Amino acid sequence: MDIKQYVTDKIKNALGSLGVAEPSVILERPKDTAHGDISCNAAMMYAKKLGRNPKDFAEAIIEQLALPDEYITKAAVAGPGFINLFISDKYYATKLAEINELKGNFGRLNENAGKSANLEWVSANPTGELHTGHGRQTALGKAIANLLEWTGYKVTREYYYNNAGKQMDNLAKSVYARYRQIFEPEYEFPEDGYAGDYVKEIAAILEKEHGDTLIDADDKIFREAGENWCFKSIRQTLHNFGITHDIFFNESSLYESGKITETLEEFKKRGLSYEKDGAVWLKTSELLKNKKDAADKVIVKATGEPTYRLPDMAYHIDKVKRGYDLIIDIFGADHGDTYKEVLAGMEGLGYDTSKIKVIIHQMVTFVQDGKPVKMSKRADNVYTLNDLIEDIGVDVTQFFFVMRSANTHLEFDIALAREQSDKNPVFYLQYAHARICSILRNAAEVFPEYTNAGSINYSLLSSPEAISLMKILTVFPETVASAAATFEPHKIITYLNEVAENYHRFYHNNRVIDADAKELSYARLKLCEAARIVLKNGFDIIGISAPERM
RNA sequence: GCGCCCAUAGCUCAAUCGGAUAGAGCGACAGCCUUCUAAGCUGUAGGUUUCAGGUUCGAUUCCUGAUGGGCGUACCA
Repeated sequence: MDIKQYVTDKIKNALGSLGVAEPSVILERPKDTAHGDISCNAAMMYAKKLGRNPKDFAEAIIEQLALPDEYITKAAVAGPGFINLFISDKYYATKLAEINELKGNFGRLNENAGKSANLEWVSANPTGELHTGHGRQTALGKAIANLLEWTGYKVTREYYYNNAGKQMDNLAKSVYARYRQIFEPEYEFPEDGYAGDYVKEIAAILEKEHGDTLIDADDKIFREAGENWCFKSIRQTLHNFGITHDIFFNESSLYESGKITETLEEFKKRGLSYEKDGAVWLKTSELLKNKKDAADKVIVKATGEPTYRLPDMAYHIDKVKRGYDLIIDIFGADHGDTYKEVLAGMEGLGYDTSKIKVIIHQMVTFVQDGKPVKMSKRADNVYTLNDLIEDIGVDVTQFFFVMRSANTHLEFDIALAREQSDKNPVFYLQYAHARICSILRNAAEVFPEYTNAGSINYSLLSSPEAISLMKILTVFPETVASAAATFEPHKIITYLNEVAENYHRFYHNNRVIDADAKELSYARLKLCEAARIVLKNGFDIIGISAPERM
């Protein structure tokens, strides 16, 4: 039973019989409960076309609805012509039973069942550890992948990396220099080398295993040692974060399979590229939709090496060819312009880019006591993502990065995140869950036969707090749908806050376990269970844990 | 200069496809624990939604312009 569908159909019929051809009906949840459970603006939308007064027209629509019926108790016209509908408690009781039956599946949708999605994110090259700058997209991707799965997508989590090219030579040189410095402290470190302390760790491992026998060794061993160490570190951090990628896509495989040259040849054939100053240029000034100030871009340098754009295009062509129904990339705002060139290039080659969705998140500032802080435990001034997790915990890290809309700049209040108290918004939600678990444990002792209870008298849930909680719980699937439609997991958090708030209020005003009122206790316990289910399912999407005790 | 993102309470942010009296948390102030977790609850104060126009039954939301901020504007990725 889907109440929105039910109401939509009813109003459509009413409009039809009042002379509106093919009406479209938009329903909303009013912010103010005095305005009912569902409101509709159809009267205002169509009154003008029909030359009628919106309020009168609304009355006419209501008359056609033939109320009350099983699910709608009454309707009223309000304001400039809103039709406000009041839903029966019976509907909510049915819904409550449904939540308790579906449990971990309540809120899972099938709107994208049978479809596949590919989400690519993190994608740092193996030249260092993940640092806090990677945190936002790491956390966002984790939540968005979950969100997509909840709407029915089969999700492939992908990581794109490059272990070839100049940056790896640089890493090799850096590791070598640190290794050499163990024996000759005055040996010069390359100016553009990787200054992080982790390079010293890698060098120390090599020294431990090989002593000084590598002084004249080839770059290769240093490169491999560096890459292996970095990748291990990245994977470890992701593992600590609770993230598992299905595919690690290596950029160099695009060279080996000939896809880079293929793409390049195709540009030449279509006259979309030309040579100048020894380099190959792509006519991005023509391909980009916004031609203002757009310049052509180099895709193959004079040295013969492609710039990142060419493999990026080959990579996305590969993803398109793999046949996903949805392809998502997550980038920080510092990469905000480049994807347009990549998409424009692909379109120039005739590929359909409509399935590619690029999520750009704005940058993060770490703030303490109202001032921006450089977070670092070490001399090299790098605060790794792992340091952050160890400092404030995975749940808090995940929550703070996801709790705000991605397209606004994020201030990460590190002092607040460290706070193990009521000030911390994560705990507010988790506390509600723990509180319910505690009650359920107590209930098992007071009412040992509760779990086998037969029918529950839901009509006993008549207090304002209980009804309000029931109503908010039933909206969870809609919230999942709306958060997924815009790829905005923070909407789940906003919603869960409302759930927790309603639960705490219910708890405060309604004693759940009362040995002298078994029937009422059972009904309230069912409500508690439903609230726990919704909180838990929401936590699953955001990617935080649901503690049973705090 | 140009492009993208942003501007809402003292602070950090929400606000359903353009909806009704713009909401939370923190901070401030005042209350509530011999009863299921006080990491909780209740109340008070706090707003010309940066500014100026436009579109319409209705604008925080859409359009134009201004101001202020972030990011980018490489033969780096």
